[in-house]
Amino acid sequence: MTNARDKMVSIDSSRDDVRDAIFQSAIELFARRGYYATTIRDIVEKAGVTQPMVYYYFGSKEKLFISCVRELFKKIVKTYENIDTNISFANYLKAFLDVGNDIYADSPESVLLMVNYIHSPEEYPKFKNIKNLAWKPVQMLIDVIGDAKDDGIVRKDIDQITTAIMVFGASTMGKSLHYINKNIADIGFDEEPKYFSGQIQKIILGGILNN
Amino acid sequence: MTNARDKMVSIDSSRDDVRDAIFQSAIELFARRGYYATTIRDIVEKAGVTQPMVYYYFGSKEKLFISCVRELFKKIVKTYENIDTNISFANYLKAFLDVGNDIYADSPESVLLMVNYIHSPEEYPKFKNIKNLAWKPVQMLIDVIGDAKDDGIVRKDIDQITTAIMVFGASTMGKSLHYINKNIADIGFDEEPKYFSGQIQKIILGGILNN
Amino acid sequence: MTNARDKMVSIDSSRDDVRDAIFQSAIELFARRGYYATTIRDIVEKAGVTQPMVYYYFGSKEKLFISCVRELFKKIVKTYENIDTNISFANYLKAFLDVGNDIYADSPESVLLMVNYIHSPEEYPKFKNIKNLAWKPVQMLIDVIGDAKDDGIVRKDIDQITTAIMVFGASTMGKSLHYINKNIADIGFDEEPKYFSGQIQKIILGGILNN
Amino acid sequence: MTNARDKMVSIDSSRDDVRDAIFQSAIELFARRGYYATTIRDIVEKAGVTQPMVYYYFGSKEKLFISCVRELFKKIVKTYENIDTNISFANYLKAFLDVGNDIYADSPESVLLMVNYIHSPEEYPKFKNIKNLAWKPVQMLIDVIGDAKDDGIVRKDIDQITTAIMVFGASTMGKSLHYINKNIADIGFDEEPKYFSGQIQKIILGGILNN
DNA sequence: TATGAATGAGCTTTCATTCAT
DNA sequence: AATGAATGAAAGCTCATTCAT
Repeated sequence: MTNARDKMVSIDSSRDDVRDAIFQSAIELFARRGYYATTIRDIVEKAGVTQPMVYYYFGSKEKLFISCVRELFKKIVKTYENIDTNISFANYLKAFLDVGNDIYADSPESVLLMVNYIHSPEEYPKFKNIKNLAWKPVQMLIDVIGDAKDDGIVRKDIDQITTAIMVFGASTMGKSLHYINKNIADIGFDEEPKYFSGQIQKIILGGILNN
Repeated sequence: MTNARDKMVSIDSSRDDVRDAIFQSAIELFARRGYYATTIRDIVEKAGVTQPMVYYYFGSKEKLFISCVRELFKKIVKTYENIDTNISFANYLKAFLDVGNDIYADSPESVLLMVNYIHSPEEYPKFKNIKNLAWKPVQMLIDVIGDAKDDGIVRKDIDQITTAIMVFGASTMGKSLHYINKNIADIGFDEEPKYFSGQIQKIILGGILNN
Repeated sequence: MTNARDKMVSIDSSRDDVRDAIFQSAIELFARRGYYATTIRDIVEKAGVTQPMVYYYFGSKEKLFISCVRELFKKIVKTYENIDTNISFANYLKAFLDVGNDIYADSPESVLLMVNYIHSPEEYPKFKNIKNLAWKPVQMLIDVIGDAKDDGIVRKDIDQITTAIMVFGASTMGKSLHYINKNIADIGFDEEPKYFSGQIQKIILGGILNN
Repeated sequence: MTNARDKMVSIDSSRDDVRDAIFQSAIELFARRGYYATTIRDIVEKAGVTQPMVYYYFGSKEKLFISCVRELFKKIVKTYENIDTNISFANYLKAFLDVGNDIYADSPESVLLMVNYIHSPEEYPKFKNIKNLAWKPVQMLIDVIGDAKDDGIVRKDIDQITTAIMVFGASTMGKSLHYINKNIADIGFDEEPKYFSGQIQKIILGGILNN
């Protein structure tokens, strides 16, 4: 089952086993419970490591949180930036929503964390410099809608900011609901993100395109 | 010096004073910082009362939180329920959004609290029974859109849940951003809620109505 | 044995029993072990109170230390200031040494604490503003010797600073040794402070007076 | 590239380098901050080595401290023992004070460490066996003054212990003040040790000699 | 009603030390 | 001879809560 090569790989990758375990546990707990309701003891217990390891690898609870958030947000932003912009507006919107679904499929916690982060006015007062990262995807969407207005594809009386927030707000809220419903408590809104995003596309396009 | 009537008045009003002060401080702090980042000390300091008063009037931090949330949510639900349902769908949507703006104008923290509450999967694990209240307005919107579909006003291929979430998600996110931008940190999305809701109406109606 | 009046007194004075117990334990432990080797747990155990009481009454370990030091030093300075300055230099020197002995008899730890404090260059880096208090007695002695030089009582070639340090250094070191020998470990220098101060007087007066 | 001789040399010198670096850093930090306020991390950071090296070369923090103190104290004692005892009492006193100044000039920290050590009743509870070394110079001075009494040079009513403590206490306190004033904080007593010791000699001799 | 004082439990963090390599 | 990684124990401190008055 395990040949020599696998072993080597596992040795290599085991270099940061502890760090990774802390990181993963931290993301999940921060995402589900928030910063203050998550304790270092929770994190290390889930990760199966000892408390000082958090300080060895990350320095403090705050720095651990920032590491988690920054790393996730960077990855998210990068994924959105990979969308080819030389496509039609309708296709871009579809791609934007698909990327959101992919991210959620790959790491549901990252979406939760982002939503929580965006909506917590003072819970993370010292982490403002991450705000720009968190809002980057929305900003990208705003720009694309603005361009589409310039090109006459989107109606001139449509506000790109509102539109972007509708797309982003609805798709993230849909995922947030899906996560809660699946993992925590039955709240009755359990559609698949894919279904939501298909509907969002249709409604948005119907509502903002010319003609 | 102090006659019986004065005493009664002062006792009556002072009782409410203390309870109200705690209540108001708690709402604001819970809304801005979340449940776990808010301490009893923070609350009583802001309210200008002593710690045991919280336990005298509310029993515990948890019960205080539930009181705050329940009271606010009930008020919010009641306000939405006051909307006359014997009006056109377009007018109902407008009224729904207007009510949201009124609530925000009257008590911005209640909106913040609701948004946070909805998006926090495990931060408030023991307070699940409030979930129904929190989702009531969305549910009402879903029902109205459903009726409008039955009446042939809204297209049959439109999902009422997605639509409701788009309306609700965008309008609450807009307010949340407005609050943060005005009171806490400049994040660059500072349109007035009214502007947002006007745009939302237009886009939604354009996207879902028949013809 | 205990009449009503005693009870009342004890009730009155019991108001700050806990604070006093912490204060006394802290002084003794800080004096004997130094700041860093003394833990809050040590202090409260000795005082028979719980940990949060330290924070209730003093705010932090650092503030507790500063409170102890400042209060003791103020008392010490005040005692030295009570010496009548309208007496002969020889009598002043005697009085100065006697006051030192009285303080030591009353509160040996205060002398220990002062000596340790004076000699610890960086152990208490944030407590510099207490330094002035700690050096006040020496400064007073310097001034008196200076005056005695002006009056022709002390020889002009004698440096008042050196003289004061000899008096102060020897008498405090003598007490420090006495304390250690009596309470901690036999180190073989166990003369009574009174004996030391008599000798110091004699030697100093023989060494600095005119003729 | 590297031949055997080079290896040996580099091994030899590097071994001493690491040990010495730890030793020097430890002395300075222990002297300035005391035992408990100094951490192994502080020491290795200052020395530019890794933590386990302390354990490899010294076994433990406690043993490192004892090594430092013992080595310094032995050197100090040896220096005092080098004073020729076949000289006049006055010259011996001068030589004694000069040696103190030389030691301070060569290694100010050793003086600080000794003073702190002597005055710390319980900070170093397990290191009592070093006490004898620390007090050796004073003991030597006591003996010499005793001899001078026997020889009729010093007055019979003079106590040699008090005298020794005055000499030792004043000269070490003078150096301690000088160090603090020069390296840490302005406390206003900044005379050079040489000046102090000249004055001490004069006052002591004037105060204790016959005639 | 209201308060100052008190508490057990738990928090984040750091310490001296050791292990595997 | 040297290191990065790991650990148990304990540090200072704060929390929600309660008691006596």
